[in-house]
Amino acid sequence: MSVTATRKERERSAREELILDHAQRLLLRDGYQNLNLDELARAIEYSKGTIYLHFQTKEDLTLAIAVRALKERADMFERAAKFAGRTRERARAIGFACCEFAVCHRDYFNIEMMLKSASFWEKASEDRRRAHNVQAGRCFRSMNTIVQDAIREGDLPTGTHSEHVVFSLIAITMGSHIVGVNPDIQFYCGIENPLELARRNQDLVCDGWNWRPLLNEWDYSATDKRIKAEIFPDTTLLKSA
Amino acid sequence: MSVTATRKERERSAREELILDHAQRLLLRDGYQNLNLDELARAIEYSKGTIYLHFQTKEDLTLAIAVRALKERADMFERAAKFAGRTRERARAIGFACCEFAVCHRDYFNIEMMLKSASFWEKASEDRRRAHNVQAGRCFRSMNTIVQDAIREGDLPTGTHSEHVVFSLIAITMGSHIVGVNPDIQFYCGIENPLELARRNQDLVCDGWNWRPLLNEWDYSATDKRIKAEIFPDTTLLKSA
DNA sequence: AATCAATTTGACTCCAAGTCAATTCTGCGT
DNA sequence: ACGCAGAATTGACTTGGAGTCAAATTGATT
Repeated sequence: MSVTATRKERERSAREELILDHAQRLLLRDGYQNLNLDELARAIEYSKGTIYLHFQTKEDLTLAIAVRALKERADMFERAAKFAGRTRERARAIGFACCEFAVCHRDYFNIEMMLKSASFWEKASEDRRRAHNVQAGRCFRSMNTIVQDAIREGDLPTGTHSEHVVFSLIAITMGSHIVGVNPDIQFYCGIENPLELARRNQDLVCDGWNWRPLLNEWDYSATDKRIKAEIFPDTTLLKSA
Repeated sequence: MSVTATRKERERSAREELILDHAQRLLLRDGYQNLNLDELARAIEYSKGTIYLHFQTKEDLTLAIAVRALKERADMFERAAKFAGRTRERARAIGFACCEFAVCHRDYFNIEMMLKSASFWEKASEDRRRAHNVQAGRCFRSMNTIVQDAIREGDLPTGTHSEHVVFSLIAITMGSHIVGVNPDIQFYCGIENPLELARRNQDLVCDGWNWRPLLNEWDYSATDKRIKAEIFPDTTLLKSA
């Protein structure tokens, strides 16, 4: 009885993953507007009704995709936060994680953008919203802890508000990713590798906050090599690191 | 005949403005998904068919709203760029314009976000897309010219790529606006006034680029007062300026 | 007043999200 | 092995809104 129950549960979450896998693929290919649940049903070889046994609405499904990616992101952040080194080096490891994540989930920021619109958010289920908040909180805390350490250890000026530092880093990172993908801007600004610029912008902001050691006071290319080797050994991207 | 023709033309564009006014209102109230063209038709007291005489699709209509706002933005940028002062002061005037604009068009960045999704962009008309590019180009050039002046005049280090500076400023500004509106982040980061932070972040980036005079080398609050008085005399917002 | 072109309309088509009565499956008792 | 009850699954159906187009209306011209 309880044996059967747990097996059922496992099968259920396996199917949920299957749905999410295909939905993510179609979403990346067609965008949210053109994501067709009849087609999704055909792809997963279950009926449309079954999809609705897992997700309240199309918005709920989309949010679920975002949550799954965000969880992965939070995992990477927490791994990166463990990097042994000075506070700014640890922050750099998270910046690295963020770019690594952006490469694996090229569509993530677009989905995240849609969550801004209220009508979207309110059509998702309560549970799913809470799950999103949990993962977002983990990401925030990973970074905030490092900034607080930096203030305590004197790498950032006393009296600095840690949350403001985190805010500016989130803003420059989000902004770089979103703007960097825009073909117009790529043309106007002559951009080839948006990710590289995202990381350089993070350096700008850190220098702006006077986060020691500044860019020209430390050999961060050595740090990058260590991050790559110790935290993300199986990465082939970001050749500069 | 030609008299009639121009009158017709005027009436036509007056009606287009009417449609855009109401569409913008409904868009702000309900979001794109819930924007209903039957309701819009009722609001403007014309039939739905008439709307489609002006706009190819719902996406085209939405893009038209964005273009109209963007044109206003470009106008403000060009006005701000004329500010008499050192290069960084002029850049600051544009930052000011940007915040001013964000206040008047709280929904603009959300619309702009939707343009990122390819499916949206390709459903708008060719003409409308071109119009958007024109206005975006004006905004870019306003800023880029100032940065080039700064490099020439030695306020920015020689060898700095002006487009990279512009990119970072666009990124931090967009990012700040988007992230600052997010209730989660507001909660986590303890944010009351997102606009103030957006401007502070712009300062961080400028300092990061070593744009002279740095924040602590100049009395920018005096600059702010002048900008307010000379460029935006009819503004009541941004009390700190 | 009659005619014709231009403009405007709203009933209609079509597509896709979401529902739910009917069907199929599954595990258990006899 | 068989049959039954309830759980799981289905896909035809409803609904709502974007986009269309034949018909109605308007307005200019003779």
